[in-house]
Amino acid sequence: MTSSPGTPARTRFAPSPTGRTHLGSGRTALYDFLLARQTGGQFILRIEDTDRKRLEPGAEEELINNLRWLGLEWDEGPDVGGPHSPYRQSERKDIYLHYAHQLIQMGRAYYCFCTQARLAQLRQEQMKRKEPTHYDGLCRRIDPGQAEQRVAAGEPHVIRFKVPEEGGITAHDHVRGDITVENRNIDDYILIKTDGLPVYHLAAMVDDHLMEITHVIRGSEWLPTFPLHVHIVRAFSWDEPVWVHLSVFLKPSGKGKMSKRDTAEAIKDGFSIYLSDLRKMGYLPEAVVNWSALMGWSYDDRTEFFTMPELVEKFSLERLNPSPAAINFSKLDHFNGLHMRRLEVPDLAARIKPYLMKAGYEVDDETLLRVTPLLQERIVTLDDAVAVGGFFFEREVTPNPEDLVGNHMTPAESAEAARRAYQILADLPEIDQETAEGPLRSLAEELGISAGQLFSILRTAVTGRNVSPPLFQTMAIIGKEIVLERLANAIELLENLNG
RNA sequence: GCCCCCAUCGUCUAGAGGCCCAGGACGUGGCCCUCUCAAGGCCAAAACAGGGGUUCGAAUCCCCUUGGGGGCACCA
Repeated sequence: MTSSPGTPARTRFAPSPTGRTHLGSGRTALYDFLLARQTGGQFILRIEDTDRKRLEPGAEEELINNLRWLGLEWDEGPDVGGPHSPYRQSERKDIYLHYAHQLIQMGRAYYCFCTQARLAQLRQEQMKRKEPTHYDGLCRRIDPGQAEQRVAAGEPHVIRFKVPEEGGITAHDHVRGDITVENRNIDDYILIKTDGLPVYHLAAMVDDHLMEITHVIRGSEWLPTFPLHVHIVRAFSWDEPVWVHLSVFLKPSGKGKMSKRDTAEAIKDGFSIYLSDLRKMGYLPEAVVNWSALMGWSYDDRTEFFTMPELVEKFSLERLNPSPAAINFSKLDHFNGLHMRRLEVPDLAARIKPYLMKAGYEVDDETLLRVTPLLQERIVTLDDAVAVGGFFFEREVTPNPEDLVGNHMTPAESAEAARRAYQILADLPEIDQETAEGPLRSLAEELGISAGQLFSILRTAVTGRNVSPPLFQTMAIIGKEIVLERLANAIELLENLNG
């Protein structure tokens, strides 16, 4: 029933392809992956597509892309196959039917012929009487032989699980402990729909058993139907997996879960709960993994930085936290910075490149390689490279003339300072920190201004903005020719400004 | 309304009866470094929801209240 830390775990991530991949799904898949890798077991991807109405084209593909992006490779799945194929539930219809019929034979399930209209009305009446909304068991009382006849005659029907009328059940959640529920509070849930396809409650239990899943890791939205699932598993006398219900994610305020509107707000602020958005925004998969791993799980009282291999080593089911966690996007920024700074320069450069190109810059690798170290400690997301370092890849730069004026200086004084700096720089064989800084500092002194005043004029002239990476390193990369060109242009702007 | 779950700084969390007048991280404020912006370093403010028990002793165990969350589909 429970496996000791050493035994290989078989875990599964079982999403339904009904929409975009959510952060919460990513975290569940991550934990599945970590546990499997840590124990030398297998991580399985199973597509739960039994709801044909809610299916969204492309969702499965998006899902697969997102999981791969996070670095979560699965050992068995619809695309890679495996010993328990198929891994798409819509292709396993007969299997579920077989087990549903077995349940009927055992007296643990029954055919139900109630129409959806009757069920809706029933629910409404129960609500009005402030009673729990449950199936009233009408078809439970039909003679099984008679029911078989009606089914044979082609009457539309579903199959319902027969929950015992008396007693209760104790289900064990690994995170929360025992959860005991009275049977009368558990509905006779539908197992097989009129279309012959199963509902999650049956399909997941059957597949988890057949696929020899040892740990079911899923969201806590399954807690209410958890006792039902245990009933089903026990009805078949199957071994129970370790049940692990993860906490839900709340919106950043901690009040309620992310609504459509909250999601839109987040995107406006440069955040999102969708994996593909996060990727587009320039977050590193390493950071998303590190960040989401820590929502609902902790290692100790001080360690927070983890790489994937470290997580594989340190992850533990025992340190899962049952309480809901509010999403903290600023912490994602923090982790993104940490992981970014840890990357080798060529690696970071390769990741930045697509963002620069998408912004329309022509990027030559040699320059990029020299620019990247300057960007590395300044950008929060890969996309920031465009705003912070775009000017490295432009021929011309267009500073705001006002910004060229030095602090507490007149345009004329600024122009003169720029002219003097131009002469100094023009006489240098090449411009870099060693050759340029000393002479320019002396110039500032001679002009009776601070180095900061002079540098800010040059910065704006050379980069087109008043905030940039360190001046001399920046000029070294840009090169003498273009630096002088931009400086000349700035001097002209200042002279015109003077009027 | 009914069922279930949860409850430590604004947020993520450490804490499994004395090590805690509660530790770390993000964020915030200040200082240092400094050619701007960052990065980095240092410091600060900031929490055991409330009430009853149990105990020599409770953030830690029990109960109640309150608050929050999830679910109540021929969706997952």
